[in-house]
Amino acid sequence: MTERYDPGAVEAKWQERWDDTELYRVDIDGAEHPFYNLMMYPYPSAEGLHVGNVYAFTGADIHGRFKQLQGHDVFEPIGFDAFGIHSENFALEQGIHPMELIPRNVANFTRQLKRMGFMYDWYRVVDVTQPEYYKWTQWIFLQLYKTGQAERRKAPVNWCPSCKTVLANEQVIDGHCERCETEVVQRYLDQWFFKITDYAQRLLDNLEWIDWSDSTKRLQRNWIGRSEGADIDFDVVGYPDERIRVFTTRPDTLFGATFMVLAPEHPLVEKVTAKKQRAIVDKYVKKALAMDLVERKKAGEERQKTGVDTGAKAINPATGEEISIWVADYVLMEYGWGAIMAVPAHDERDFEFAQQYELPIRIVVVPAEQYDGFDPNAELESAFTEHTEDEVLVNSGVFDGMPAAKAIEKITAWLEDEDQGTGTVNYRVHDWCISRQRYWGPPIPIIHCDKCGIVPVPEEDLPVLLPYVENFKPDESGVAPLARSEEFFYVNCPECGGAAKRETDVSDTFLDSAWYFMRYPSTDRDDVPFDALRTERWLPVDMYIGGEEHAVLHLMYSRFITMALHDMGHLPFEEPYERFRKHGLIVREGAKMSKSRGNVVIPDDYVEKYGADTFRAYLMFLGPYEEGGDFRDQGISGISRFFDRVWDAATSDDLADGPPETDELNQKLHATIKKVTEDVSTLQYNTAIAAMMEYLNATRAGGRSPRRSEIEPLVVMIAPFAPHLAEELWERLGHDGSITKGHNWPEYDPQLAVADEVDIAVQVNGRFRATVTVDRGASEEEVKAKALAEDAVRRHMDGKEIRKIIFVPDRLLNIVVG
RNA sequence: GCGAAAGUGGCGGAACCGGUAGACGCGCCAGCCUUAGGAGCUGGUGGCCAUUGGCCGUGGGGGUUCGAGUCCCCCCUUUCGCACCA
Repeated sequence: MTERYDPGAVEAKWQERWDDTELYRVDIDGAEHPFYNLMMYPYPSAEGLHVGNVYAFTGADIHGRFKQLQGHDVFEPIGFDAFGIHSENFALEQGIHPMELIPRNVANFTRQLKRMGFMYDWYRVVDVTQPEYYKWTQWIFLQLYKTGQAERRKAPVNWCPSCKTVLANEQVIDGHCERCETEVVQRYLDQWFFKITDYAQRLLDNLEWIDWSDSTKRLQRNWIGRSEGADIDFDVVGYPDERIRVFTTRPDTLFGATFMVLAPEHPLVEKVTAKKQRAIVDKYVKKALAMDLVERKKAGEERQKTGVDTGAKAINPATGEEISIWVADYVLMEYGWGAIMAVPAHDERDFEFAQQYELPIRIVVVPAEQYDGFDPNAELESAFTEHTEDEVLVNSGVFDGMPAAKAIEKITAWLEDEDQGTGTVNYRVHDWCISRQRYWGPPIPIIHCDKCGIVPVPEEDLPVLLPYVENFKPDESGVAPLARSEEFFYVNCPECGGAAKRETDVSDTFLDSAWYFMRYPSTDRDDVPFDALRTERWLPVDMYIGGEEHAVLHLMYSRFITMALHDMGHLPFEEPYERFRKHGLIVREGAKMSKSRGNVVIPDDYVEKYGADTFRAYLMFLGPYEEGGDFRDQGISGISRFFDRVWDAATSDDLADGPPETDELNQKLHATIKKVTEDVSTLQYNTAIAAMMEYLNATRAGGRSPRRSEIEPLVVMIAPFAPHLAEELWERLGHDGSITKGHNWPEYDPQLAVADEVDIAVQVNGRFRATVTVDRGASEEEVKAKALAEDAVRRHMDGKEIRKIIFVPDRLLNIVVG
């Protein structure tokens, strides 16, 4: 043995060499086997790289390196999501301007990322706060505006009366300001929306074919929240020109609709309320509207349902009965039509409300077996919500006896004939509000002119630069801080040339991240957001790896933006990420990491002590990548020892030539290559590492020294996990150049990957009794003969007659006696 | 409340299509080496009884099967989403 493995020295040497030789700089215009390997770019916090970042990036980097070793030209870029509320709040807290703070954080992140040995192409970094980037973010806004997909309308924002500022949703905790704990209220402001709801069905449909983690798809489906049902119009007594439209998923229960409920914001509330009820309804509505959204949305179990009778009546189109119209805040304006038909017998919320206010409850659906002799005056203890083929209608006129599932169709058809309703689909997704009354983001490229109205900034005038504003703290005016820069604010109208004002809101940071991956290949182009040929070559992204916390917002928004740009003819594809895999979360000693617990893993500390390679590999070893794992400080020594032993084996003085010494070892080698290739392809890094350990143990069994042919393939397989170590060993094994260049991933021979001899488990009456060794593919007779020769088998057969034999080739023989 | 996922040694975790449960690693135990070691090497390590050997064992209970960690039903626990979405 010569020299000990010194990770620090090895890693410094190779990082320098990678830099010098521009090893990971991709030939963006000429690559022949392009593979776009993407990971979710980080928000560069002041604390520096979090172990969660390292975990995410390591798993993604391993995939990229694996593809590279298999002969692809891998493009693996990185960038910084440095705009947004996080950065701004931190800047406010520290009293440092973000324009000063962010570059510092970016520099620190860059240092840390380089230290981890990721194969980033550092020549194509995206920083969303740079005008060269957000110029095109603004361009995208303009394209959406031009095609009518960006729209300005009034919407509520969270307002903290104490801090006198607009809050983002994530700053509202349980209805209170996260800073001063004052109760948050709603204010209505003009804001910009992207019409993502127009894409709801397509966003849903494409989930059928894109190759994503199932759980992520499920989250997206829930978020889109498609419901099939019907819109139904109810006539209002005394108002022949008005109808109240409701959405329901249960048109089959129409005969059971015994009252209606309007949301407090519903436009008809004021109009239809009877005189004698006016005062009490006004009071209720005012109170409801003063409550902030979060408070109001608190679950019904915590807060009893409240409401008031308007005194007005509507006509149930099925029964012709007059039913009362109520106002209650459990009905939300933003879903459906802000009004419901209440069917207390078959909806839990309506049931609760009806009980509270003693409103009539009429059963219209019962289990089929209760149909005969059903008592029309039966009472319910809770709402009965089943509605399949096995439940049938009662109290429903001509529809009596019809299965509920069928009645949904039939009653919808009847409503259509009567011009009282239509079958329809509703979605939960709302349009995307991109306005932020904040400072640290790209200005929305719009000018407000008294004469011309809303005027988009001409494309040739982009970017609209974010001005330096000394005091960037939001204030009580509800007007964004950008209004304080006169230079910025006052502008001439691009259409009439008259005096005009700029839009002072900035856009949501999710807009920055909705298209950053399109920019990477074209960071050197200032004339287009993304070069057409490069986009053709590299996009859509081949593999995207990231956290599931972005399953609905980031991933949904970037799919939407991609679709919109595709429809405008800017992109040849409509789904941005061909494959997406989520990774799990790291906990420590079974507990979530948090600053207050003081159990946060600081990557720098471990890298310093064990080296980046060992830290990387340990993170991958501690659990299935897609599920996360439990970080235990003791565990890291297992990887450390493993690498020491790989080092010793590969740098041994008596490294013999020739093929693997025994057939058995050769078989083990091929089986290991097969296992590692498959596991790395499917992100099962923990078992890939285990297989490599097992193999190394086999090559060293009995204290022997492995041969070169036994150890070289292992060095290559280790390369994605421990790139520096692999480079060093590759060089010491006598190779020129980098291990990552060329097609070095070992191939396996499927014939050799399986053993010639197999151990077959022998059971008697299903219980394991012995094992016999036979040639692969041995016949039942052969195995049986050998099995019956075993003492342990015969003993347990106890001289009884063989009833049956179950034979699974190469695996098992079960002798059933009795 | 609804939805999803998961419960396997002292610990992190393996286990193809139902076919020898506990791979790999940590820890622990014994031995070797060493002036010494929180280093390295070798061996052992699910539990219980035992002389060969045997019984029990994947949250609990039932079932299907020659055979169940794996499939079905009921229950318990944990984690994560959504949270009055009509």
